[in-house]
Amino acid sequence: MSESSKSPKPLPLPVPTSADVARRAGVSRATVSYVLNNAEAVRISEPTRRRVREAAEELGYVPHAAARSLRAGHTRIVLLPTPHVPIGPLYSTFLNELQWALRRLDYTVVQYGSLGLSGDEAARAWAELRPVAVISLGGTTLSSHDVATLKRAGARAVITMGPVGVPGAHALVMDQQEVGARAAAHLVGRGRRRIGVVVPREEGMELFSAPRLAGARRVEGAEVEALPMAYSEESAAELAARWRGLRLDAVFAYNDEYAMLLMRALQDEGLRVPEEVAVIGADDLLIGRLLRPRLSTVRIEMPTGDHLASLVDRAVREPSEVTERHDLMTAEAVRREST
Amino acid sequence: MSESSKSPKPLPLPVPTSADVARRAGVSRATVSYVLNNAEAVRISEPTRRRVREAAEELGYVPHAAARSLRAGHTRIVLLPTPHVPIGPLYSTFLNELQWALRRLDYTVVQYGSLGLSGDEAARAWAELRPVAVISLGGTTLSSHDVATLKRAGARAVITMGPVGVPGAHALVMDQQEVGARAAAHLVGRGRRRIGVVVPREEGMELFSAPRLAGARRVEGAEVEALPMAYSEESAAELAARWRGLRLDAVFAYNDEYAMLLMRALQDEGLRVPEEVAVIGADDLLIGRLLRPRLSTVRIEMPTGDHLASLVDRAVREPSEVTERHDLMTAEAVRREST
DNA sequence: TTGAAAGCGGTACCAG
DNA sequence: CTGGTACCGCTTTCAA
Repeated sequence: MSESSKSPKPLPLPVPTSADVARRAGVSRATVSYVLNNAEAVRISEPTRRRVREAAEELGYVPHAAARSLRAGHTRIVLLPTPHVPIGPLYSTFLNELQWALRRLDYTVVQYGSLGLSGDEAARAWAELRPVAVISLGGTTLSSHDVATLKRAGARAVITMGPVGVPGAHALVMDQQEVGARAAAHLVGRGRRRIGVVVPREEGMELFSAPRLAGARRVEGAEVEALPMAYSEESAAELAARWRGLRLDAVFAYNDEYAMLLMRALQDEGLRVPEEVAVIGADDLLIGRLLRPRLSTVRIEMPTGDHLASLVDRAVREPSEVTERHDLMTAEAVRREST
Repeated sequence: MSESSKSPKPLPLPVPTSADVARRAGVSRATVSYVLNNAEAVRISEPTRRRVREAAEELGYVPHAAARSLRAGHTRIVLLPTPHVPIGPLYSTFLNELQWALRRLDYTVVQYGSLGLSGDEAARAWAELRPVAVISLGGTTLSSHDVATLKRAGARAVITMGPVGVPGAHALVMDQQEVGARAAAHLVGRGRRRIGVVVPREEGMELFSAPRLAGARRVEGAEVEALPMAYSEESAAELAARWRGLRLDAVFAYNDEYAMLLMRALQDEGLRVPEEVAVIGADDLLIGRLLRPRLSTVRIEMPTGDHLASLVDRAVREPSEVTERHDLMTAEAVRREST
């Protein structure tokens, strides 16, 4: 039997390469490359160009990214580690903006999950892709060792958005403390003193919740008490049931979702909002305006995707060794009816 | 000054390769490869193994994924096109499950956005990565041409989760029609006849909203009217203001978020829910239980991540040419107080 | 204007 | 048990 006979396996059909295109067009692989990349440095005759293009089209040729970047010595991959926790609409929208902006700068945005991996393993897995930049937003913290691994693998920019700066990384600080501080200050301004701060029981949120709590604590005139609570009706009801014993006159509930849950439970318990207890959330979700009373909140101004994208781009082109701190986030209390 | 003096450019430091490791350990590249991959076919002495491991550690060596897969002739990448619209918690959780399950099967999960790209461009961009499988969940539809492009680039499984089957793909049908049908049937069962169906004005949701509308239409005894509405208080208020003229006695509002928005607007307009108008949403969000009356909804049972992961795995190992239809989703109406 | 060939970083065959 | 080496697909000098 000759090589061209049917193989037993169904269709491990060969993926067309630039050599196939070259053969079909009757030119060399070099010419194929020139044509398909619109090389300026070299002039190729129009008829040849057409033949190459047609051949590529007919074969359904798509270049092999791995081979290309191997040869080039670098990629244009910007890696976004996927957060482990479900993300809210605020963050989700921001992420879309960011992707869009990066694409316009000709980067390839890749989200890479690391669910069952330890910090070190995750960093190695990311490094294998040789991303030119890594943007770690929320959920995942990068250790300075992780940052080193990534840089060694060629990452020109490592940006972290956690509450704390990481040595060696371009820290893009989202100061979550500010959120807690604004909430507490607002409550104090409304005459409240004994303030409960809801801390989610769910895993992976400490990164945000701890600074928010700390921020509330540092506000003058506020007596703060931490209140662990899970994102469920049962947990909220349980907390509400022992509310009167806590002797609090206000609560900052981590974010609007927890706030709504708790507020409802408090009302079901017969407590009047805001007379007996003021409630404030964070993130300014639309749904917060649907409850009665309308939920007061801390609105967070995210940096625009464009802004962050251009920051990345600059860092890639001119990787300065200094750790930079950028405060791109602002927070502001919005009073509605629950405080 | 020696070579170790400061170079003008900061640090375009070379990324360590397996050759560097080999040199440092005093062995060949082959040996490095054997050791680091725990090759069974070849026995390497323990001292050598140690020397190699140490050298790799000291250099912070991380293998180059592109080179590896180039040589291997295939990748273990499962590509998940990122949806263009913000995703809900339901989908978000499912996605995490799926990633986790795929990782356990030793696949590399990569989410790849395609925001500013046309369908064709997107398919090509994905194909460049040579993924072994593509799972398109919601938001993005694959044309049969896209599927062909991907298969030609070596994808052994292309799974789409849209409302319609795509030729050449393993269609994993999430029949959104069923959602609309369940909602309408529930309302008819509660004695309603003239049913409004809210259709989001936002881009990119037609893929889901159109089948949900169609599903409602096919229910016996229901007179259905489509109601375009944006996800904003203004749009909801505008719709509510002209409600009485519409002469509807019930509304299915696409999902719980739109339902809550509309229900609040209707109440503000002085309409009683459910006496004058029954309201039902979909997706069974927790927040739907916080409003009064509590929101009735259609609960959607997603397939488990494990299930889908093993489906992918089977398809990869044994790529059957037949287009399969799997109905992994079920929907069921949950009555609370708004209907 | 086009072609031949080197080489990017790994892997795996075959010798030694 | 270990080393030499061919090769994966693509880009890019250098020559013709």
